[in-house]
Amino acid sequence: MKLTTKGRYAVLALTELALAKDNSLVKITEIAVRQNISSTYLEQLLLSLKNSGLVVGVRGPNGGYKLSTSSENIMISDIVNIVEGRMEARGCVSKSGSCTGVSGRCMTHDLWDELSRHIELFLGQISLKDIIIGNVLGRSSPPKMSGALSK
Amino acid sequence: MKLTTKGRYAVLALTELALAKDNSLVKITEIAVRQNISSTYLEQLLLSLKNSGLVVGVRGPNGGYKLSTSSENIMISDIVNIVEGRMEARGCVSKSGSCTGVSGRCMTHDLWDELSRHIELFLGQISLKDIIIGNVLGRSSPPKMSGALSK
DNA sequence: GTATTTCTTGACAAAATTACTCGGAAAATA
DNA sequence: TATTTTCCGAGTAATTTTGTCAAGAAATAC
Repeated sequence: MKLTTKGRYAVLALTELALAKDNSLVKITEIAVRQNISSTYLEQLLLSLKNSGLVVGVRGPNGGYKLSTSSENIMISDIVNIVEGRMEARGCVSKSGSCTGVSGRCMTHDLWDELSRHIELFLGQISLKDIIIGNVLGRSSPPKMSGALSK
Repeated sequence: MKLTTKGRYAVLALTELALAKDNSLVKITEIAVRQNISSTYLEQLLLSLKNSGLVVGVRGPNGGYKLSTSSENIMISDIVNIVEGRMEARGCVSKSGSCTGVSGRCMTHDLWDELSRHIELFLGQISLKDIIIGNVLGRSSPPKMSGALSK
């Protein structure tokens, strides 16, 4: 999986948008200055978020960006997937059977596959609104034990 | 968080060790050839796994590596943490209050913090044995909803 | 219509990280 | 002693991340 400053910046930026009173327009430079991020770099991120329909860009004087929908409908996984590219925790191509290009089995395939799903599920349950109201802590729950090893 | 080929190779290699009949010694080159990984690269990984006490290395003819304990006692998070360095999903320093070196709040701090914990918890529940017996799929469980947004 | 503000787009470059390679030393066996 | 194998440190190539830069396009205010 991938999680770089790209993803963090993107979430941070959208958090700023989510905080804007009455979903008013926010300029890139405002966010960049306030969060101390390169504004030109942030442009790229907001651009792809716009192209994916998560935010709306308005040009001209007093222009800026705003969320395209309410903050509780935007999930963190949406944001991260867009700017980082779909996350692939595996390392095995899911197509065909051959993993790492190697002959036989790849027993670890399921592991990375499941981890990927796990992360996606986690970030898919948290919305921008959850972040601004601080409803994030304590969500980690141990995975289900499937019998075999429940010591 | 970080998850690169290092972590995947390491888990793969230890899986091979776990499969060895009667925990016999396995040579680096055997694993490298079978899994099509650079053997000199694999050396590094097994070395640090050895220094951390997860495996035992035996030098000389007919030497090789073996697990230092039974496969159900070695968790994936142990392996990954060692070779990748402790995973930090945040992006905020946990110390003090200042995140990203920036003035005020960092509302996303809790998010990455929680994600980190979440992943660690997940990989901490899966052992090498689980992998070789295929007991991995279907472990993803949705995080708990804490009321506020349970739509 | 003109100027201004802001987004839009693409190409390019620096920095950091990852993914290795290499040369040799140490230990164990035969 | 010769061979096999792990051990160890340093160095390098490739890739990815993290930006920068320059120019263009749309919307608004005047």
